[in-house]
Amino acid sequence: MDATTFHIGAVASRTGLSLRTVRYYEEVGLVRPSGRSEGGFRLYTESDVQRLLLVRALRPVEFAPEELAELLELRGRIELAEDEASERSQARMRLGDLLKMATERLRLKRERLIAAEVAVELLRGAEPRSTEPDR
Amino acid sequence: MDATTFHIGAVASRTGLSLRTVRYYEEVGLVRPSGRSEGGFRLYTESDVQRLLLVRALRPVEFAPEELAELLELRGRIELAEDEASERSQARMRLGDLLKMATERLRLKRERLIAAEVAVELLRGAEPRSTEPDR
DNA sequence: CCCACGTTTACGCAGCGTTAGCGTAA
DNA sequence: ATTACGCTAACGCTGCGTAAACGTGG
Repeated sequence: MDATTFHIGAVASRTGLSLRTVRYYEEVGLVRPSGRSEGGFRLYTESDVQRLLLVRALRPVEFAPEELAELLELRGRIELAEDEASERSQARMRLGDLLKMATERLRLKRERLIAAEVAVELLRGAEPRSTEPDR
Repeated sequence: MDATTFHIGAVASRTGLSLRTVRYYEEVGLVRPSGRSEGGFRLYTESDVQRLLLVRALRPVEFAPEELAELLELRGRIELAEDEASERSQARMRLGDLLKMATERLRLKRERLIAAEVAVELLRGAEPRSTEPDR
């Protein structure tokens, strides 16, 4: 296996997250570094970094930390051969539900975003003339 | 003029905002009710409601309250005949800057939203098979 | 081997903006 | 039933400060 690890700084610059945010994701149980150095420095594996990138990408979904953590864990579990087939299919179902929820939230967000874009365009366009017809 | 006014409850249900949120917008100086009843109830005019709807629509921009308040005020000022032409054009310029900022923020948000949508699709599609080729 | 240095990291406290919920009173 | 007001908390960060760890040069 590949035991290459990264310090938090390298991870932060690779993911575009701040040090503080990377630590925060650990604090709320989303991404735990696979190890620590003797002195206590966080050591991240490539897989940890991938997980961080996924968390970052999913930010707009605004999952609660536990929900997102569950999603990440399910994702890992389905791929594991240790689990019984029944557990895997159960995990797949739950994951499906979570993804459905995510899709729905993103749809709502997209609607709001469009509304905001329209409003800004409107403000831009209505600059010179008032909403009043004339007087 | 039309002196029809609404209590906060009517305003909330018309705008889809909660009572608490409507009060909050007042607290931070965004939308002040045009009056109060003798007993102290907030009285909103139609124009107040329009302002609330605009604030609501612009939520995704995530302006700081002062910035958004400035935008709203500039918008009003440009339409006022009282101001000098020079002041109006100055207001228009500042408003233009704010709108540009808003557009930029929305663009960024749209990018992130798309990235999230892609990530969710990916998770959905990659359900059965892992990202790892094999091992 | 040891010291001095600068960089990187750890940890904790506090704050932000935007609500949501509670309790009490009018 | 509706409203007023004020307190507290939550979320996802972000910054601050102090202290410790690390790597390099002498």
